[in-house]
Amino acid sequence: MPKLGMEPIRRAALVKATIDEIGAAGTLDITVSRIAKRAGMSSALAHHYFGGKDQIFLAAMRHTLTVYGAEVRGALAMADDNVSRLQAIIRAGFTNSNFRREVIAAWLNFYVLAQSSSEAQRLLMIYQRRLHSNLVYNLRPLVGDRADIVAERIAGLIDGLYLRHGLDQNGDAGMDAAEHVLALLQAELRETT
Amino acid sequence: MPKLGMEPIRRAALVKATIDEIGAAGTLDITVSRIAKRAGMSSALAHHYFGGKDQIFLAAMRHTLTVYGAEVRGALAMADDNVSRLQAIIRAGFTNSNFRREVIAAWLNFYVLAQSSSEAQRLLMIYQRRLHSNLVYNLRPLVGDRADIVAERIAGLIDGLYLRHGLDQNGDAGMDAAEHVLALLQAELRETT
DNA sequence: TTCTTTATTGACTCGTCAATCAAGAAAAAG
DNA sequence: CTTTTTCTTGATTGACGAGTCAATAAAGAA
Repeated sequence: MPKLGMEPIRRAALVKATIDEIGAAGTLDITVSRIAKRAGMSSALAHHYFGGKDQIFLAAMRHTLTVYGAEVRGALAMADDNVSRLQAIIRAGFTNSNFRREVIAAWLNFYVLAQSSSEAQRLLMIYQRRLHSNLVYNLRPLVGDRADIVAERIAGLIDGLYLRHGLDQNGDAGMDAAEHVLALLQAELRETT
Repeated sequence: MPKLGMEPIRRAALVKATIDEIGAAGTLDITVSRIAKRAGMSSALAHHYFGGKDQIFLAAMRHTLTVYGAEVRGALAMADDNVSRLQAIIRAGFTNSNFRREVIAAWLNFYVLAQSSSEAQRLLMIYQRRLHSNLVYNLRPLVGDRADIVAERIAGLIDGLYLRHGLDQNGDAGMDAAEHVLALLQAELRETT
């Protein structure tokens, strides 16, 4: 049965299964066996391709970040002024692909993991810095010196709403949350006018 | 050596040790033995008094909530108008006792736990509802119908900054974070004037 | 065909940890 | 001075899970 070039397929399946499993369990305390079973293979194969549990988690995290990054870049490309770029950045965090229960659960757990794994912390910092500089860059022309403060405030609210809605069993809270942050943005812009 | 009335002392020591251990490890993935050792007793004794690991966690969580609740009530008692009550509520979340690394780590992990333990979820809901209703109650006279939205926004920002500063190794970020939320409050009040 | 590379797994090892238990030690009660 | 109650732990059990390994199987290369 072994066809060649299975590696990328297996890796992708494992990454997806990892996020789903974290979402289903709501914790990082899941076994390699369960991940592997969900991805349709033996646990030995998971070890074979990733080397260990930690590296499976980190790969899942990198994937989540990559998807998110791509979504932001795509949305930015379609906006032509600062305000719509800001709106695009905010909305990107709440797209269907990013605001699913499993993904939120994964994010939450990655925040926790970042407290004990320096690699996880590194990745999270990359996300935070990217978000912050994207916001500041587009806020500067609109709110001047307050850009930094406002960016911090918006980023904080995004993370906070993420955290809170991770618990909601409510399905369509994504829109609400996004609108919430957009409203804050508008208020901040008004404040400087 | 056994003196009488050890139970409350042992329980308190275990609760404190649990929070410290979570803070030190940055994860809920800690052993009963380590908690017990930190509290100066054998793991068997921890089981004797609490029955099981889960219940130790929940007790630690209840304690954290209790301390926080007391702090809010105390601060509220000393404020006599809506604005200073709101400021007191906000500041309470960032006191030295609540904004210590270990406590933040504990909160974060409790959020994670709430995804799989319904008792943890229940406790977290109590905290969220209490915060929300405290905010709304004092905001209503100041911002009218917007009270609900503003409360959500402030609560979201509090949680978000908490989350973000859980990672900072920066020690004195507590003040910064509190000032941040207070500034948002001022902006919201101005918005309605 | 024979050899090598890639894919794959079941079985096994080794460690860890939650939970239990029987037994000891000290205070208080009788 | 016994007995009972409260407190305490070392040792043990039983389960579970990460990681390893030897063995199998297919596909291509020689």
